[in-house]
Amino acid sequence: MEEKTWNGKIVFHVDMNSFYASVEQNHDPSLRGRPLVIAGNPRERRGIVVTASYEARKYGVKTTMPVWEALKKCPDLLLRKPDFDKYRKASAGIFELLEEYTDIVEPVSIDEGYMDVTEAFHKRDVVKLAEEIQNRLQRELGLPASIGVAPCRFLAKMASDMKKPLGITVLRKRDLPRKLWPLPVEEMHGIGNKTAEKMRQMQITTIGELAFSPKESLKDRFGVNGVKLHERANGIDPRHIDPEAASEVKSVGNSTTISYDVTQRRELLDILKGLSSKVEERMRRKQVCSSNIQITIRYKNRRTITRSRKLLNPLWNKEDIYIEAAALLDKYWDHHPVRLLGVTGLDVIPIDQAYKQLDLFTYEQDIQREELHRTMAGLEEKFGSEIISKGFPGQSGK
DNA sequence: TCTGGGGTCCTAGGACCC
DNA sequence: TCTGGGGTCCTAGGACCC
Repeated sequence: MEEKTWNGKIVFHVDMNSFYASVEQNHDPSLRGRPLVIAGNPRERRGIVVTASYEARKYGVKTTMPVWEALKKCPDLLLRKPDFDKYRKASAGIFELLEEYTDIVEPVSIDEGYMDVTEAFHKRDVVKLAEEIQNRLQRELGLPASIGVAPCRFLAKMASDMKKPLGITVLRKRDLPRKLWPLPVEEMHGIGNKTAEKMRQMQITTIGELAFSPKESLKDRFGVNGVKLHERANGIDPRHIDPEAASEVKSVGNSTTISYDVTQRRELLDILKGLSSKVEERMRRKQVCSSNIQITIRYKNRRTITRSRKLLNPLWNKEDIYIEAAALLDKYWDHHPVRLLGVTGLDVIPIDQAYKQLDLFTYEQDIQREELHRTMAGLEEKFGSEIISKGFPGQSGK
């Protein structure tokens, strides 16, 4: 590759193929070459396909398909529950390997990430480099990946999607008319069903038509996002690769779809208790706390609401999280049957920062609040749970 | 037999303050 | 006697992604 081809940045997007299924097939050789699906609740009524191996995809099995439907398409389908500890370990191995080549590696999820190889490799053949990385991921970790090579994030992302599995796709600016613009607009990263439908109404059906649409009309219809999409369709994307981006968590949540629809308050509270405890666990692992607790309620008819409350002091233990969550449930649940409940800590901050923010005054409030909690727990024990159904006097700034 | 669970970012309205 | 113009914070929902 001549140097003038790459007069700007060189970005790789590394995207693992059927990641969860590949990891499972590595661990258990009997799964190799077989149609395999990783599913949330295999055999349960509401399980869906999280990842399908390529062997399963041949039968038409796809991500997000209900398990019962996948089994109908492929009766010999093998099912496994997701094992995130396993996947996290595999993921760490991948990013360690990528970081051998440059420090500018940004994980965007457990199985994909960007690399900026401009500085480290601008004088070398970057396609050879991509091949080397792909081969090593396969040989050393047993994990297939597709790699997109481009002058910016967006194009690298689109490129890695163009050939799967085990693809390497170069997408330079001059390739846009041939490789990007003919694609239907819904294949563009950042455009989902809703936006695609609105664009169809504007006679925009391909990425090329988006690229040549007047910027003003896109801005009127889609706001700042319209301008961004227009720029990206033209190969313009100024976002840098930021190795720190992934560590800046903003929320930590847990939710569960119940296999039947729940109408009993006591039962919902029990579920909230379990979710609160999981949120505590995950916040502790990430060493963060939250000053804004949110619950999610999905009703039988799939209508979903979220209710949240900002707190004066950050929380980090399950009892406090539960009390906030329960108060929100009692205040906002309309007594219709519930199929999903969730608890999320929003506005999370690192726990060491929170300690710094706690001055003596709020510390004293904390003590008082703890006493109040104990009192309430005692009352609940004595008189049953209805006593707190009127809502709990929490720690809001009101 | 319909449709999980983890997130991020953006928008918009209301409250409140000056 | 009929009603300003910002600015910020909070909340809820929507769209999207993996």
